Amino acid sequence: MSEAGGDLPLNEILAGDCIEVMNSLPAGSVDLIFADPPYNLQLKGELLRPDNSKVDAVDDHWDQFSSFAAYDAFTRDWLKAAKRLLKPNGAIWVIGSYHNIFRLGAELQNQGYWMLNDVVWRKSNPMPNFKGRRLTNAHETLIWASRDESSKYTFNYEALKALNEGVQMRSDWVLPICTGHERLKDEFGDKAHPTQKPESLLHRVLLATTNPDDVVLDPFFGTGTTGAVAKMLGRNFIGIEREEAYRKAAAARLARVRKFDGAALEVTGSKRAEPRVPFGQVVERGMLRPGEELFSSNNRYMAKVRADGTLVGNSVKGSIHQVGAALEGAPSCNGWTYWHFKRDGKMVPIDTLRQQIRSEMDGYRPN
Amino acid sequence: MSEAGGDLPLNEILAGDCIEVMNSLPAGSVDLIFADPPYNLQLKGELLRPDNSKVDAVDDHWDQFSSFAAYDAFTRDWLKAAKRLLKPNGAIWVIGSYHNIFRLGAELQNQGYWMLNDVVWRKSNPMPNFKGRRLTNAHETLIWASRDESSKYTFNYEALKALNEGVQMRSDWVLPICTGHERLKDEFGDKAHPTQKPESLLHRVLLATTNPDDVVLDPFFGTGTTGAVAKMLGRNFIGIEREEAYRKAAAARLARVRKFDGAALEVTGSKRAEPRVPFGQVVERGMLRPGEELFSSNNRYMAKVRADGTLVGNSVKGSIHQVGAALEGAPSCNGWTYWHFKRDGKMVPIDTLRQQIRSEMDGYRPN
DNA sequence: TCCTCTACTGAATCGTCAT
DNA sequence: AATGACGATTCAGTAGAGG
Repeated sequence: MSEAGGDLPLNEILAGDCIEVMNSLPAGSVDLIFADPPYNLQLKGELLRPDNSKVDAVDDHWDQFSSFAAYDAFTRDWLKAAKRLLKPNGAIWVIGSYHNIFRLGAELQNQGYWMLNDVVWRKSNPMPNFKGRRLTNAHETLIWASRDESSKYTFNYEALKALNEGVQMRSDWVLPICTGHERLKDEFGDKAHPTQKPESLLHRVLLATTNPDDVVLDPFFGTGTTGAVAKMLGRNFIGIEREEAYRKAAAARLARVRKFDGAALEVTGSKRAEPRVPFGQVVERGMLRPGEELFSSNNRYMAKVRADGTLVGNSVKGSIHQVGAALEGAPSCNGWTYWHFKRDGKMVPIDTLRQQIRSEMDGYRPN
Repeated sequence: MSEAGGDLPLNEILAGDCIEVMNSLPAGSVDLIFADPPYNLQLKGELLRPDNSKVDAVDDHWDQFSSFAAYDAFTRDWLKAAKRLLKPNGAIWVIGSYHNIFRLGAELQNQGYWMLNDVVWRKSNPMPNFKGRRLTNAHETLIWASRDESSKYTFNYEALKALNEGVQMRSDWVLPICTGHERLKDEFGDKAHPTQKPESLLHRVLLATTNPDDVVLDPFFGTGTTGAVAKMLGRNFIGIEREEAYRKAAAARLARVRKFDGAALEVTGSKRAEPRVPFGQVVERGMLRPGEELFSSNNRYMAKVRADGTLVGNSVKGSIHQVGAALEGAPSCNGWTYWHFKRDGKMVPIDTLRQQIRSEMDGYRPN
């Protein structure tokens, strides 16, 4: 794999140090990164930069907290490599606990990632605090950030709203920890990985912020929850994992996973994605006649349709949006839902005419 | 007040910059610090609700910082002054959002404060995300840390357990935001402070981590929620506030507050509501797979599960309730009892899956 | 008194495309 | 790069008016 380009190894688990491997992949090629980095502060001395130089954990300012300096250097390096890999509209998720999440978040901001939300995974079945000296540590924190402030990140708002029974999804998610048959075991019956994440968490992350066929990279692949859910949901994954035992467990797991049926992967779509229909087409097609009267949703205003698809009402002329906004004294107005015509004595929004045109458009399938 | 010592000004609001004032107070004299520093929100344009009304944003001068570096320097200075003031067994709480909490947390660690918990304040009534571009920002984060790793901090474990109806208190707290009569108004009827915290939050903090007659300092006193609750609970407070308008509002408020009768009982939460379980969680958790078939209770209709927790059957798409209602031609339908899945040849209502999720939500408290 | 309906509000990094 | 046009988008709760 050359530094400048080359094909992306899709749906594979790559062996090695995640920083080196990431730097060997082509820049700007990944849609989403999900990262569950280690927060073990005992890494001192083991941390190597991509060029194999040792991270110098000690300097004057940091001498008593050298492990933080080492962890920060490690964080800086892998986040930098991750940013290089992301497409301009790409995004990243990181997950952590209070031991490391503040350092991760600060470094994300320092590198110019743009924070979109911090999300709390509220565990329905956390381990209790046995000694009664603190609160039960019942959550972990995720950060969702786009590559840059200007990134047009993917967010399947409608699908998440549907997942939450019609109410906007919040930044706190209640999900159980990974137990039972979902938890991978090694040959001795012990857990194969100490911090295996539940598939439900990745399901929500990937459903929310990727589209089918997107490329999802996980630089700390572990036993492959990200890859497993990506495969189920019809996304491509790239896993990077240093430990052979984890790679083996993940590979066996992935071989068992099946992609969901195609129709089931379709998700409630966004209106923003639907094709634009100029109001003029409604007039051209004779669905409304020039001179016909339209009424505002609050029934306070009337306007007449003109032959070129503009309206005139109260001496205001312009598009359906402009006239609505002017009459209401509002900065903007969605004319499609604001204006109504009369049919059989009932007020019908002109948006139904747009729907009719869209359904007749060749090849267009709403979901 | 001399630099080296002198008496502590108890139950007063001190005017001035919090760093200067803190440095004028005797070292090692405070049991607990609660700090609600500026969040550095970095808001750009104005934001309109779907009804075109304007959101009253936090654009106050005290929340403006020129850069992350400027904010970090400010954070470093006040946290250093705070640490000097704490008794050896003292502790600190800070509260923030994703804009600033990661920088606060990292600096706390850098200065050798010892993190005990991060606590999530889950707002029961947050402001929605009006544009549908992100998740509802429904929480804020608090960090609880002792002065040093060796501090013997105060933690009233049993009191918090009692407050939580006999179950160990978790790190996520559901509390409403400050509205209604509790929200202080100025002479024009507008809110006196843009970010007034609810008394319930401070009640829990002070009950958990202070004893009666302790000294609680709030370097960003605002309209004095910390002082009001400290007074109610029989703790001493020291407030520091730069803005005269806030000091005046706080002083008037404190004059109205009465200390609780010693025998007064804690008001724990109101009645427990059954937690709402979105059908999407059933899918996320793998209890039903996308593509799986559901059957109506009368066995006349079939529908398939989609990845976002909606159903599709007979070309109708929507929630379990919507599709049930549409197929039956009924105005409404309880999808939980209407839809069934097949298990071992038997038809099982999906409501059994909801019951299972609810039973796993051990420790759930609506407030 | 009780219910319904309307108006308003809260720490918010809140759009996208063509010209 | 800046501008204008299109047109998509909200939840829980309080307060007060009116019936």
